Amino acid sequence: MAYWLMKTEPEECSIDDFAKNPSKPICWDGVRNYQARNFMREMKTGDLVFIYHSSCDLVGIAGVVAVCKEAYSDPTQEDPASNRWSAVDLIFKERFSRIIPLATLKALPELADNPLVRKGNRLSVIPFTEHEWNACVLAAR
DNA sequence: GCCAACGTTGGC
DNA sequence: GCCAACGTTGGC
Repeated sequence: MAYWLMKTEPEECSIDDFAKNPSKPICWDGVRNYQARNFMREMKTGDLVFIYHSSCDLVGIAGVVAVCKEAYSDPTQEDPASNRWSAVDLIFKERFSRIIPLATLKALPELADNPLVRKGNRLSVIPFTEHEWNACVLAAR
């Protein structure tokens, strides 16, 4: 099993959108970056994913979802038959009682090498090591 | 709203 | 293949 983080603007899709319908998968589409797309294509059913809220009042990790359908052709792309872009389906796992703020994440030594905390980083799908994952989960408690 | 950093596009 | 211009991301 692998670990990931995916960014979203909570106004568009937040951890609450998962939590209010915990058995209903959400199609994660619209990714238009090749590196992010390639990571999505590596995702396996059961992989765990941090939901990260960006461009909002409280930026940080809001909770956990799981991959429940592996990569398929993004239905929102111009020509879905081209299979240029990919989507995955995600399902609710956990909503943290409080968001782990970006400042807290930046202060975690385990995350020092993670692209998430590097200035200017725009990658919206980021792989996490188990070590990095566990450090964040601890910070959420 | 500002602006730095980045990825993509397109002319050459 | 180079690189300037442009559009977008995302923290603040």
